[in-house]
Amino acid sequence: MSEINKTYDPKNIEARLYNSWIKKGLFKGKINKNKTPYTIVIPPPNVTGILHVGHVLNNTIQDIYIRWHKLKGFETIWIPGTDHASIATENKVVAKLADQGIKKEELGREKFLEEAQKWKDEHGGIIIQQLKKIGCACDWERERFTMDDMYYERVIDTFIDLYKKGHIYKGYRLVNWCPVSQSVISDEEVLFEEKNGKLWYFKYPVKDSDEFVTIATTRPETMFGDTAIAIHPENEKLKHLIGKTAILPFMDRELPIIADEYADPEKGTGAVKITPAHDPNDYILGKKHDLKMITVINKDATMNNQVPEGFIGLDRYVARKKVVEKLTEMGLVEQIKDHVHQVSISERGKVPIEYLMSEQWYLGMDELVKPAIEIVKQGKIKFHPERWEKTYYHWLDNIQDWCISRQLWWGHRIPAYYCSKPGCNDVIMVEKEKPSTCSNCGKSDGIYQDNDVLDTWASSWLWPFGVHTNKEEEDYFYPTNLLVTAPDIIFFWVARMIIAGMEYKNDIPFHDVYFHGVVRDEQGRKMSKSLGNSPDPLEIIDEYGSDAFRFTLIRLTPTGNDVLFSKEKCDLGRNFANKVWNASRFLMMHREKFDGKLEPKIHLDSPEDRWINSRLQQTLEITENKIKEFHPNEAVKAVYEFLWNDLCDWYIEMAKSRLQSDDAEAKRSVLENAFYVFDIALKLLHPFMPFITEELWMGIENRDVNDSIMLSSLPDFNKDLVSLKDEELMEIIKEIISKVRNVRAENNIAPSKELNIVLKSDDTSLSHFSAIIKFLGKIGEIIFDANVEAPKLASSFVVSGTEIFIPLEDIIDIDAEKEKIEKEIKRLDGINFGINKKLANDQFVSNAPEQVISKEKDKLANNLDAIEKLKNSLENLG
RNA sequence: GGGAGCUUAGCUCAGUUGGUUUAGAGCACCUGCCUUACAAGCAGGGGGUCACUAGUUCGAGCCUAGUAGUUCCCA
Repeated sequence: MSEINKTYDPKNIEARLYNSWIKKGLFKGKINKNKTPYTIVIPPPNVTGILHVGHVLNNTIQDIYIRWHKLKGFETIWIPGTDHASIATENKVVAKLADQGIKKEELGREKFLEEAQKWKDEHGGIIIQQLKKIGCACDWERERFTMDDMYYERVIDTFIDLYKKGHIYKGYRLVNWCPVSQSVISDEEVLFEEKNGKLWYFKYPVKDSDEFVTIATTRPETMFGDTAIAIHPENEKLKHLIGKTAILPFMDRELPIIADEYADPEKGTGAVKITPAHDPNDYILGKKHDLKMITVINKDATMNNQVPEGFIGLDRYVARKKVVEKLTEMGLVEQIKDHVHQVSISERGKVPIEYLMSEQWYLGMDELVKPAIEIVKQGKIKFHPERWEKTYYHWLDNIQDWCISRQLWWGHRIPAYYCSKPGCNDVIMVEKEKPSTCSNCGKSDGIYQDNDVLDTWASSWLWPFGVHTNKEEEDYFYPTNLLVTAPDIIFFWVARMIIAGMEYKNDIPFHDVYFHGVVRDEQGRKMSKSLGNSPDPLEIIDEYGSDAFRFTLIRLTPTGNDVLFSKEKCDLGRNFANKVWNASRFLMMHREKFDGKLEPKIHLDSPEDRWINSRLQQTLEITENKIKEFHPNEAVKAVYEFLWNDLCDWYIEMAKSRLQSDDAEAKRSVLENAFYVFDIALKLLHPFMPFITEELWMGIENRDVNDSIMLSSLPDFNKDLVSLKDEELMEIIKEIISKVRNVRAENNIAPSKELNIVLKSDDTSLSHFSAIIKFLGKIGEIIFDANVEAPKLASSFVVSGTEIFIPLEDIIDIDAEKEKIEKEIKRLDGINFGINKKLANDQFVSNAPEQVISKEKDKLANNLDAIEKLKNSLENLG
């Protein structure tokens, strides 16, 4: 056995095993009417993405659930894929072309899409290869892309269907415009950042008077689009101005001064300028008061020709500076204050967005959301942790119509057609193929398609069923069982998938949604490129192995909470992998030495065998429950504790005493039982650490090369194997051994020096452990005698009513020993004081359940007995 | 401004429907060990006013209210 390494080295193992799984087709799911399907669809990563630690967490959780259910006999399938990430991908391709000095408009739509496709083929989908490194059991033959032909068609069909049902319409409204992406973006893609800015106070003259009305603004350049001024109707200082007219400087435009409660008298000057075409709040006011909407900014964030000469074509920030300069010259600037305010930033372009009036396609949500709300309320879809339901309802209850068009080329092109002939301006034809003739004029040569594509989420919301390419499989695998995701896309994706599922399948898209937290660095900061605090997962895998990485991440991530992670923490997983590796080595070495054949087989002859099997069953139950309750961190903790604390620290250590003996049958039973327990423990661990468990499971029994732990099955919890009696007994034995070790350590007795001990007991269940106690406590002689006279000059302690003495004639420190016993007596007295107080309380005795009372009484009696014995020992010491 | 979390050992976290004593684990720390699977290990040890205040209760880390700090989401 010397050829097995002393330390586990995952390097040469993981890739080999992953390839073997692929070769054996173990990740493939197929229709199997004899089995219950268990389905997960991957939250499709952005095709431009590369793996970060957050992905590892997300996908490891999914892998755990897939592998667990496979071992539990389900027909599992995990369908992978990527989404086309309209804006992100287009930005990358545009940037690449810009490096070559090419503009996308020069290239034209068709050529540009070819470039984009080329880019996707070359650089896209790296993340898919990376997922294989972490062991994901995805059915790779079913890898999907949101722009695959079948999927594309489904997206287009859905648009047409929703349009025909009257849910989709075109509207002219204020939108979030990203000047970098040159496209509208959704509310969810607008981030608010606190910025230090200025608040400028401008004086607008009041018509036919010497008065001025002062307004405060954070965006001077939008003043050219002002169409009113609002004042709170109860603003005592300013309400005399309501109904009058102000004159907009530069433009000489007349601005009605209107009454509206929106103008907070406490804020700014109490009077606000209204720019309906450039501010969402002003837009609402503009609608309410029927104000003119004047657009003064272009789509590239420069000033348009609705502004005075000298400002036209200036960048918005240059224009801002110039407005302030000119107004200062004109004596119309009252003051300038420093001001902290929220700036709306485009998540895509990373610059402040513009609010612009624009015509876009909208999906009406009012009707569609109703079933989506209802189904969650009915508990048909469960969120874990449950609290996310509140967020979900809040969003759906306040939902706005969804702007689904984007001014991009990479994506699903909107299947709407127009006719350029005179008089056909209002004609919209929504068809799968280009109509041959105009529905209005009947001519065919003026027909052209809408230039815009759909929001990416308007394609990926079909993902849970759109990934299927045949009806039979769709029926078998839909609904999916579990969606694993971070809460930041609850609106983008989770809610919309539920809406799409209800509308198109009349069924939920998934039964459970598990929301995990965010991976942060050790200081709790979000991982980001600019901070450089984001470790590369591939480096971690290289250094620690995928198993260790996965284990560490899962073990440390509290349910639904953020995890503070660092590469160094992977020691935890690496050490554990090594522990399991060596436990296996130990068993293999002893099997090799054993004369005869051994097979993994349960043995329940001795109490420690019953104990380890009882513990194994308890672990099976806890792990399964924690998996079902979506606490993978606690599930893996239970497995870890069983393997390390129960199996390695105690069972294997105890087994050594039998393995040293000459009794072949004793050796056989302990080894066979150990192999039996270890086999199941490996299966329990497999979902969390797939590689090492496969390697050991295959090696330990010299299995057929075509076999795999993935094809084995994890037994159900068997209550009959639980023995609380043996667990209690083992606790006593463990405590005796620990106390003996403690005496040795406290008295500085060398490990090599054997001690003798005396147990004042003739309980055979204890004396059965004689050899084990000797072995683990390094005891020379052990005397069991209920009537023994307490030896003088001995260290002593009481475990569960049994007195144990360790004679220490020449080395005992009597004072220290006395002090220790007195401390113990004091401790027990303290506890008894509390118990007596409780028992003397009539309220307690009459209200507490009998069980609790008798427990207290037992405790008291046991403590009194122990105190009695300890006092005797004290006397003995003189 | 509205909502949701979190606050337990130096650090990261467990702690079930309130009732195992004087609240646990891992890491870190201290001491002793290369004991024949494992020094990526073994054994032993120290370390906590459960954020604060009040309340409910015979009994509160757990339930209720408030306060403080902190994180996130929405406007």
